[in-house]
Amino acid sequence: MPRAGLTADRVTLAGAELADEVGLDHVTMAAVARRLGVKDASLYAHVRGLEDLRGRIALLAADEKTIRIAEATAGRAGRDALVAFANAWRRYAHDHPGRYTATQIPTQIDPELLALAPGPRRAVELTYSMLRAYALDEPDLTDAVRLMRSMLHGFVSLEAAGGFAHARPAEESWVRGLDALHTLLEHWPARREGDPA
Amino acid sequence: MPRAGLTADRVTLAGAELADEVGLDHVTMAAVARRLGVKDASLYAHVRGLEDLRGRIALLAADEKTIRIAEATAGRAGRDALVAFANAWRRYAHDHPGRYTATQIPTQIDPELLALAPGPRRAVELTYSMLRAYALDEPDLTDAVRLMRSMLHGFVSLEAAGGFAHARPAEESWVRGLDALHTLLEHWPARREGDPA
DNA sequence: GGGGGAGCCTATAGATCCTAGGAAAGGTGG
DNA sequence: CCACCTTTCCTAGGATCTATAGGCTCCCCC
Repeated sequence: MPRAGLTADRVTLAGAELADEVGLDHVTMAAVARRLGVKDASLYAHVRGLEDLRGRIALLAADEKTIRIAEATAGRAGRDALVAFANAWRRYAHDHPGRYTATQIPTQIDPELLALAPGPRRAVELTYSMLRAYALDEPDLTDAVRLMRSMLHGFVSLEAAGGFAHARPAEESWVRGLDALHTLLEHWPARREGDPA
Repeated sequence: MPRAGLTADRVTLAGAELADEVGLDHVTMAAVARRLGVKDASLYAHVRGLEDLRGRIALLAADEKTIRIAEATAGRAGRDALVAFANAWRRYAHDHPGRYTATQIPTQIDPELLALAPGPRRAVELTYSMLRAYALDEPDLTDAVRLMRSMLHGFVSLEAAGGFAHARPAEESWVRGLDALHTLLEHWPARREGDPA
């Protein structure tokens, strides 16, 4: 009997594809095994279990998303870079909804696996280096990075959940939101009295 | 044998409590039944199934969150109202993590049930009426509402997923983020050429 | 070509979702 | 006060899923 050529990466990829097609929480060991033409017990040789698989999908998604953002922002600066960054983020979420939702799992990903994945760390670096163009000093820079990530993730997440239904097209609010974000970063407010240092 | 006194609302509440304790995706029909001292088959008389239960938990959470926000913002205006609104949102997410994640499900909630729940509609009204203090005209007002919701949800969501680990306390970034949001709303940028109407 | 390890299998146990049909509790009308 | 009927909850059971244990066979490497 010919071997299916399984691998942790191939199992993860099959799970990711399935997640995009039917939603992350319909990704099951049995379904992934069916898609690979294999019995479900065979998967456990490559992946610790369902939790582990979901964590691996999340890391795959983080890596892919980071790569897209890096490509989109390469050679750009300032406002152009910001828009390219944000659009790449949103487009990834649209293209891979299942993978994207995997990145939201508050689950404790296998730390050893996480240490190997370049995506998350690289994403932080990209964000910081892009925002450095706005001449913010710490700790404002960190706060701005977090604000931007919150806004992008929040928008994409609400959009996917149907939070912007039956009204002005989400696309237009997105464009205007990026305007607003850019303006905000250029005029980041000084600390008010009573604010944390 | 004494009756347990089940009801769709009681089942939903038990599910919500369980979600806060063990996480939304460990909320199972069997677990809810155990908590209520009942066999799992009994639940199906009150709730259509697991999907339906999750939708009901989401609506419960939306209602509760809206009530908290309404109470927090009552009698306040401008910056005070904004901060109270945001803090009530975040505090609800902290107090009820399982319920809060239920609100994120892109799931199609039973439309008939959704029509009865006052929470989601009321939340939109509250947000609009609060932001009206910033003198924005449509469509900017809608865009601002969406930006604010994105930022609040995104921050809370990333925070819960451990996205702000090992660095500046999330609390401080939150306070500064609200400063920034307030400033942004007061100086909402005009449309640039090429922006959507 | 002959180990030996890896890859995939069968078999099995336990948990879950959900349906079908039955028994009993509690209100209602005579 | 009793019979009825609706509602509530139960037992029984099928289908699907996660996960483990152990066996067979393919394929690489010496």
